[in-house]
Amino acid sequence: MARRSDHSKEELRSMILDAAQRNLVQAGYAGLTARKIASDIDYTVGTLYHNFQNLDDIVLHVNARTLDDLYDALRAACERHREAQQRVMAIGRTYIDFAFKNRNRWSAVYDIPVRKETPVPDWYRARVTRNLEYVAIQLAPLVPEINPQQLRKSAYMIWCSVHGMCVLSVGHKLEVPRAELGVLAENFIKDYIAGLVIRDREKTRVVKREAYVQ
Amino acid sequence: MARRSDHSKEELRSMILDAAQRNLVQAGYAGLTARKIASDIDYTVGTLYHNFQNLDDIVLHVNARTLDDLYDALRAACERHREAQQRVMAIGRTYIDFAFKNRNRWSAVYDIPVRKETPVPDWYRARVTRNLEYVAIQLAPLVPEINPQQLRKSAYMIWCSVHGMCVLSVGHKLEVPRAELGVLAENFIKDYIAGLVIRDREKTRVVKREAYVQ
DNA sequence: GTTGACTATTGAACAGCGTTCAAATATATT
DNA sequence: AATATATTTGAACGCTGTTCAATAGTCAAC
Repeated sequence: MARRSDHSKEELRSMILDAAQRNLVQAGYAGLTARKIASDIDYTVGTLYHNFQNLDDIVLHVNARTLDDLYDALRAACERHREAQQRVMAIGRTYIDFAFKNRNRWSAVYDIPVRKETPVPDWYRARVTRNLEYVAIQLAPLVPEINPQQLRKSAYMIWCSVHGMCVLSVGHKLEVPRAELGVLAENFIKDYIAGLVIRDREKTRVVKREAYVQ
Repeated sequence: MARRSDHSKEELRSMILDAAQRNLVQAGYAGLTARKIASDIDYTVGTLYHNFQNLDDIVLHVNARTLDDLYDALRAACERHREAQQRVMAIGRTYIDFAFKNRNRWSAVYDIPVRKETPVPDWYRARVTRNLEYVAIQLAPLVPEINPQQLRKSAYMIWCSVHGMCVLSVGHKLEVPRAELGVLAENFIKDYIAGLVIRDREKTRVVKREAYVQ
């Protein structure tokens, strides 16, 4: 059976990832099995373990793709708007749409366990960070007086909030009608930004007053 | 071996739940096994299945307890403050503390799969709802002109946001130093409420203007 | 062309899992 | 004491991720 040169190492790796992704989409993280992936590409389980550390390592690589796709979706959505607030709102809506359209793939990003003994590789961490950074970039023009640290924190909160909505809804833990989720997120972002802007304006006044005193 | 009258049906059920909770605390949802629970109470697996539908049914009952404990914690925290905003902020901080102090138990509430063919029982759904309702009750005085529907939505967003922070942090998906999480949540709640209050005040003005016209 | 080194691939084996259910045992009733 | 009923057992089933000796295809050297 051994067909040593049918596929290069790289071909084989991406065949495995493709099959894993298909199975993930179909059966979810819990339903994904090594034997199914292997039989999908007409190899046996052993081959998987010669190309990846274990099953979760395979899922991690699929998750990296998912995070890339999410990033692309967020970018595309933002570029359809000119105003900063509309852009941040689009991020919220797009994240929700992405999570629901790609339930199982999206869930796998959060279902995969993170163990301390197996630290998250840098190439993966970079993809996570990139998404959050993108929110911060879009948020920045709305709060011009904010410092970078506070900006990051605000972007983080928006991310957490929209993510929280998705986790609870996709997982059927605290359901809200799917159709309402989008406007809910948009209104939330509007209100939160309104609150942020107040603090930001106060800062402006303080800065101006200080300048005046001097 | 059979010891039919050693324990009543009710005793046995709570022994199983106690053992399940101990194992859950120790090993987490993924590490919980029927055989461990059984051997912990000196019974065999079969007995578990005569008292509960399956392993997830056991976890569901443990989760109900967890939700009760969370509710108690939120209440206790709120009662330590007089101002409404301080109370809502306390809810945020307390939720985070609870999630971190009871990682595995708290995670299990969200790790357990919800299947359409096995709908969530009413006694469980009631506990979920009660927590969210409590947030709404504490939030209400801050936005007096809001309608009940909007109030629920705002409470829902606060819940989602704080939950999102916990999910991402406890699961090591988007980590922020544990010590910062509390103030982060508090500042977030402050800002979001500030934004909500703006909308609420606008409503007041509109209402007053209408009254003036008439 | 044959040999030998190398390496990709196999698939049986292992220890574990949730779940089932006939058999065994203990209690209650007649 | 005999029968009926309820509780408990534990082996069995089919599944899981993972390992690793054995197999088999490839290639370089002679």
